[in-house]
Order: sequence, then structure tokens, then C-alpha cells
Amino acid sequence: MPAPSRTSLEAIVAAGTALLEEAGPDGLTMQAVATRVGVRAPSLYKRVAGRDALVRLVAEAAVRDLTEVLEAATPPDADPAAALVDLAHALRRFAHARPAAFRLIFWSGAEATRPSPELNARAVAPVLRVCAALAGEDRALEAARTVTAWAAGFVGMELADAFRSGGDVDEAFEFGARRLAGAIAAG
Amino acid sequence: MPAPSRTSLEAIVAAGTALLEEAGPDGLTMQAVATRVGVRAPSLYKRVAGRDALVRLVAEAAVRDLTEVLEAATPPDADPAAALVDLAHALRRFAHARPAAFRLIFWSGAEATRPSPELNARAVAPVLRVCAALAGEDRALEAARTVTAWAAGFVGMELADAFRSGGDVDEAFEFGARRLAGAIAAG
DNA sequence: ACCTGAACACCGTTCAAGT
DNA sequence: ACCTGAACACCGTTCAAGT
Repeated sequence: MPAPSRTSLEAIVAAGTALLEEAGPDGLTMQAVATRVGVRAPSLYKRVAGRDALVRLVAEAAVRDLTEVLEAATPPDADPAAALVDLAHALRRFAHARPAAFRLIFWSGAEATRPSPELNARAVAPVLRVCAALAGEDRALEAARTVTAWAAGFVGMELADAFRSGGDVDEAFEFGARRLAGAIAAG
Repeated sequence: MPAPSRTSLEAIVAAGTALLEEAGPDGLTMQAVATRVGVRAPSLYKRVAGRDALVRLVAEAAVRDLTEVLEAATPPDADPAAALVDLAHALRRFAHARPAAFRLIFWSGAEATRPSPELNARAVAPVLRVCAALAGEDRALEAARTVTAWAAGFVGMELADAFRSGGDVDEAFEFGARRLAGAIAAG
């Protein structure tokens, strides 16, 4: 006698995403997710292999959201240097809106919960495109890694509250973005 | 009737440090630490407030080690641009030797386990000094944040296995270090 | 076909009892 | 003064039993 589904993978990932921001990574428990979707914890295992798999799904959904944000920030006809600064700001806005998701995407230590590299590559594709225009095809990859490392590092440190020695953080970000755009472009 | 101490805070922190690298943050459990120092878990609470406090102590010890590494990398009479590149390499070497500790220092999400900002500031002081020489006192803070964000971001992404699209990672690091030194120095 | 309670092996933490 | 076993509230996960 078949029993009707009382939840869905989509609802589970959405619950996980919400819990991640509201309660942090430690608050993203199978039990909390189950309660949220109106089911008992063991039922989740019908749709998800386990907690690690769920966290990865949450991370991958976040990467897809980030991809959209970054693509929206780079209209095809934009000036490359300006586009690079815009990309940096878009990444920072995403991180401020969803700090836990941002951390999960970039600094998730555990192999088991890491989003697939292909998805990450797609997210960073706009950066690569702009860097190619700015630094030339040969240098595009190195340039993109430099910019991405700086932007992700800056925002990560900001979220970790690492900038406490005074000074204007917005200005420091602006400073970095401009200087990097210049450094990438320079011969 | 006094009982003799069977362990010490120092031994506990050392055991935590070792476990962190060997078994990851999740492997750093009170029980594993206790076993390692030859005692039962409840005994640890005589010397440490709890797991979060222990993780913080481990992180702070790591920051002190990193501070020494960075100070050793910047002899007072070095050329500033070369010193900046040396600092970046020293940070990267530390991260490769102790990846879990590095992550804990820079990307620890949880407030409760974060090393004190004063300690972090001391660690980054050599960077600030070199940046002042390179960019001028006015720009030193922004420049240091730019460089630190890039270096920590790059190495963090490297540890997270984010650089899979081919290309030489060592070269990308070198590229970034040189370009940043130039960008910081430029007017 | 899906959901559940019960159970298991693990956590962190507290505390009364031992020496 | 320090250490311990026992206990508690929580995890993730498995599985037989229900519908």
C-alpha cells in the first residue's frame, strides 16, 4: 500500500539552506531539517544519502545562485576594468546576504561536503572572461586566480571579523579592486 | 588528600594541535584529546572550559607559530618588494605544513573558537610594516589588507582544491605576488 | 512506497563519589 | 586537588515494523 510523499528533495535542500544561515553549519542537523519539512529524521534518508550529501547539495545550490549573481553583474559590452570592480562588489554583496553559504562555497574544509569543481568553475567563468579581456588570453587564468583569491579572501576575512584595526573596510575593498584591476591589466 | 596532576594545559593543547591535523576539526574531540594525554574526558574540564575554548587555544597557539614564521621572513634591511614576496611564500609554506591550523586561523566561522584579534594583528604586523615601506604610511593599512586577503585567499582556495582547471599553481602564486607588490607600490 | 519508533554508537558536559 | 564512572541531552544512522 503506497504511502504518499510528505516532502521532497527540493524542500529538504531549501530547509537546509535556511537553517544554514539561521543556525550556522552546526545548526544544520538532520533532525532540524526533518522538523522543518514536517517529517522524522530517518525519512530524510529516502532522498539524501546522509548529512554530508545534504550539506553538499546546499552548497551546490548556493554556487548556482552565486553563478547567476556574477553573470548578471557582467553585461557583455561592459568596460573590462569596470566589470572587474562590479564583479568584486557582486561577490561581496552575495557574501553579506548569505555569509554561511559563502563560507561553505569557498572555505568548506571537508572534502565530503565540497561543491563539485565543475560548478565552481562555472561560477567563476565571468571572472575568467573579464580577466582575458584585461590581461590577455595567456594570462587570463593566473589573473582570474589572483582576483578571485583576493576577493574571496577579503570577504572571508571580513566575515571572520578580521578587520578590526580600524580603517574603512569599504574603502579598503575599493582600493583593492582598483589596484588589482590595474595590476592585472599592466603588461 | 591531594591527587597528583596527570596532565597539563600545555599537553592538552599539544594533543589538540596534533589531532587537528591528523583527524581534522571533527576529529578534535574531547575524548580523543583525553585519550591522547592519558586521562578521561571529564578531567579536561579542570583545565579547559570546554571544547570551544580548547579549539580557540589551539588556534591561538597556531597564530603564535605563524607570527614567528612571518617575522623570520622579514629581516629589517630587506628590499620591501622582495620582502612582500617572501612573506607570501612563508605564509604559503605554513599553510602547506599545517593546513588545518591555517584554516582555523583564517576561516574559522565560529565566533567562539576564533583566535583573539590582538593575536591576529601581531601576526600580520610584518605585512603592515612592509606595506608601509611600499605604499606609504597613509595607504599601509589598505595595502596590507589587500595583500593579506589575496595571500590567505589564494592558499585557502588551494587547500580547498579550488584550482583544478589546470595551469601551474606555483606560477599563479608567483604571478599574484609580483603583481600585487607592483600594484601596492604604484602611486 | 514512504514513514516511523526504537536502537546503536557516538558526541559534549555535569556531578557525585572516590583517592 | 585531581580523577573517574555514571548519567543526560544531543547527534547521525540503521532497520524492522507499520500503513
